Amino acid sequence: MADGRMAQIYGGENLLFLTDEQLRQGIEAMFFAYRGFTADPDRILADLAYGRAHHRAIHFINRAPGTTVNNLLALLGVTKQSLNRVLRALIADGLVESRVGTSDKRERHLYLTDAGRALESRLSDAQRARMRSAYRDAGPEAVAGFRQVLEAMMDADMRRAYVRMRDGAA
Amino acid sequence: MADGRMAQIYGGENLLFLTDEQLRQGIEAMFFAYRGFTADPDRILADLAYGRAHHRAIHFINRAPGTTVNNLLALLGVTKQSLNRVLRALIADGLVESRVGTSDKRERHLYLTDAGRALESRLSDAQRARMRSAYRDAGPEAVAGFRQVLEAMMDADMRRAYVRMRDGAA
DNA sequence: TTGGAATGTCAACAAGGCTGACATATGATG
DNA sequence: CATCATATGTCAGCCTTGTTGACATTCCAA
Repeated sequence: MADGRMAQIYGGENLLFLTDEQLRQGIEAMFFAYRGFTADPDRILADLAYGRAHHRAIHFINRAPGTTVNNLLALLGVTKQSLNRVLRALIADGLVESRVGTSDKRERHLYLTDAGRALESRLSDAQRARMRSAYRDAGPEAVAGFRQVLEAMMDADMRRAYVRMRDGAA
Repeated sequence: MADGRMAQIYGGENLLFLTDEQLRQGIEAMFFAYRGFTADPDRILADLAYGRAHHRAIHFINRAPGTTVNNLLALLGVTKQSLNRVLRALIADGLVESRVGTSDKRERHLYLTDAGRALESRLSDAQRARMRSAYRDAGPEAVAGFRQVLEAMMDADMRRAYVRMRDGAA
């Protein structure tokens, strides 16, 4: 696809010409925005000798309490060795509790402890404040569009996981 | 900020209630979408023994040919040692050319070689295809909103760099 | 001439990915 | 019951990419 090519999008009354330049701008916006997106939690985590991997685990355990290790692996898209290293630290530090499954005793079900929930709140508050501020600056119609494009950008299996989680939670 | 709190956004005729739950969904959408966003270039890079760091350097050198190392450092937000390792590999492999500055000979100006441009195209084509597809699925109004929210999510200095680059390029 | 800026480079280290191999406990199935 | 598959944990080793600190070089500018 050589530079200069265009794609057209028809939508209602609007007609959008998508030049390569516009697509590049979207790519760069995504890159810079993701930095902002992670910046606040990163600062908090740095003081605690944790990283983004710990944040992600905490986030999804909070999101789906009692989730199994396998389920978490699928969501995070990492190997079990990588996740295990993170979980071991969180369990040792008393932020996560691992309970043997009742129906299937091979499974470990993961829960945040009170301390885990406290850290989750700190991280989540910071990240939501940024998200809320961005939403407010951009306005409600922009928010709907933002969500639509993000969803369309996911791989199919991630979109399925995302939608399931979105609709499953209150 | 406890769970259950709401923020309100007023925009035109619309009124959007931003529950913590909605903000969390936005956070998760961002996480999963970023994975999709990087997935295609990552696959290409894996075959070449390069990583995302190389991609980012190639991207911005292509974007602003003749940029200095310092300028690139500011855009990428990494240390010079980290960038230098990446640049050294790219220069050794003949993808990037480093020219001593004419007015200030301390500066190195960076350019893609023909081979570098070829790889840039491969990576960019893949990433733009994903972006174009997402834009097409979501529609033109969604795209405008997407860009607005992303921009509002950036740190102030990154937003400045982004806008400068966006408006500077054709 | 001297100080500071821009750059490059070396060493060491850490986080967090990966693969491969292996152990254990348990469920499921013939 | 025997066997195979599944879920998990763990060890060892490797890679990329980030970090700090130290130091050399080059060269502009006061």
